[in-house]
Amino acid sequence: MPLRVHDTRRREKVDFTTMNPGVVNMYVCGVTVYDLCHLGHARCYLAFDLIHRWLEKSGYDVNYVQNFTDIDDKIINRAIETETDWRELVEQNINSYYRDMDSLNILRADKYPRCTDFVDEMIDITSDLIDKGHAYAAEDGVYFSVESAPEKYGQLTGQSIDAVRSGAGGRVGDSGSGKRDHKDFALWKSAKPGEPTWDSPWGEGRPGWHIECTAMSMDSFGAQFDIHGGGHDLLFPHHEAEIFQGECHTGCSPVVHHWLHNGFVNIDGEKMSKSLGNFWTIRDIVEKVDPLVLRFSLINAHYRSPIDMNEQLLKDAQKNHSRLVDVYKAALELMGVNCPPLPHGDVQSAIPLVRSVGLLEKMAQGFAVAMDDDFNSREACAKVLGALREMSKMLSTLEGDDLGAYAVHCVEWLEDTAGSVLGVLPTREQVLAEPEEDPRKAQIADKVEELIEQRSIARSSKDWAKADAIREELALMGVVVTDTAQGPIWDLV
RNA sequence: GCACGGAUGUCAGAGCGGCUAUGAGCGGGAUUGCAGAUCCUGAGACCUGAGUUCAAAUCUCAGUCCGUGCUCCA
Repeated sequence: MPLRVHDTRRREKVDFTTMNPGVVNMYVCGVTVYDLCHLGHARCYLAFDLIHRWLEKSGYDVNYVQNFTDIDDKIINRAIETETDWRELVEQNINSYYRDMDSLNILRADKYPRCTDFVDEMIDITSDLIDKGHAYAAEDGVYFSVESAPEKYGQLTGQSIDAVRSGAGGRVGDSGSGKRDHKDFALWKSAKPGEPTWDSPWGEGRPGWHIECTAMSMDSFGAQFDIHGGGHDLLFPHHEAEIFQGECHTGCSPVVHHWLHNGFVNIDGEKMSKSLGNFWTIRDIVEKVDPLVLRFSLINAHYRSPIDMNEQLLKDAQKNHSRLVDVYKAALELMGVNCPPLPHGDVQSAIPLVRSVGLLEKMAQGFAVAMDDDFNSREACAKVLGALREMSKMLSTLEGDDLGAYAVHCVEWLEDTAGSVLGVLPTREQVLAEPEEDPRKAQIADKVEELIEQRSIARSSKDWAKADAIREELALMGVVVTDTAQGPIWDLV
């Protein structure tokens, strides 16, 4: 089953191919580091983390490059507002980025180039584009002339240049910029007073936004590469601009073989935006829920679909994730040593163990098929959840060596799917570690133990009214009691 | 206006020509004094209209509604 991916430019699922056999060069647009990362960033880098992981699982050697945009209007403005040196602001936010993404179990890219390290390259490309007649210097900077390569227009958005021409109107003059045409975009911006600047053939200034990705992807991969990713919103104009710049500069086309774009995050049905006040940072959420639960909730939709984040979604994810961890934990605790190997699986078998092993194999195949189908993590999650039910049932019915061997199989199965691919499994150590005692628990432990003892006495004499009354009393203290085969256990709500 | 993407049970969300996921919620059952957890099981859906086909949620056409982009944005 070959890997198929949805390519934005071709607008359909295509067989995934690479320029060099076995190697994938992947560039994903990174963040502009002027603030903390929000849920939208999480979704984006999570999507490409899954893609990264699955490509590696499929045997590719992945070179994953993700940039930081470390100079930009927003950074300059924020630095002024907060009276911080812009370099310091950048460092802070890059550190936050790593911390947030690490918490979500997002594997690091191989390289994180920063655009300020590539100003010379951007100047070279810009000069070359001027020489080739694709760009021109104006009063306030250098612009790319979109009309110089009209055949490249609209490859990602499907807009025809004629449609845009006819609808253009007289907006150009109003903007006050030196653009000759409103479709043109800046390659170099002349310095304004007080801004960080670099020297260039066109005077002091700084690079335009779009050119940085061209410079950095070229630096890592050359004129063409396999995957370019980013948020849906970058389609236009950012990625369109990259096609213009890159292809006009190098003469190679297409610059990108597979364009992958992730969908957006809505909050309670509305677009997440600062003006609506429904802006969730990763840090905010991770304070309330386990980061792996957040991760689970976000991969529980296809990466291209919009996702609506809300309490219910997190609650569902919480529940499913607990099931996953519970089964994993049970399997870890039941793992046998030196057990005889499991029989070969056969879904038709009348022997439960044989049948179950067969079912798990089938679900593992289904998992792979799902991931091969444009990284369908939702479907892949469904396979894992299906497997959990099967495992849970078998782990409570098998005995002896069968149980030990089956538990080992479950552990491996889960680590191979939910673990290394989906990245939602905690480590073995985390799962088996005794939970850290909440200091509040210690304070009330004696009182609680005493009440539970009374309740046990009441229960053994079938005084249900009294038993329930004690449970009520405990509930008022914020304590929940659960009766298990090993006796009652308690915890804070 | 132009472009792109959607419309699937109560909700979330896969499938994209024949076999109707998955989860939450709800109904029944097992276990339990009850609750919780777990397992078994049930009900319940493919926006509208037309067409293609032996067969359509799945393909084609038309329509309706929704989202997003066309300005910085993951």
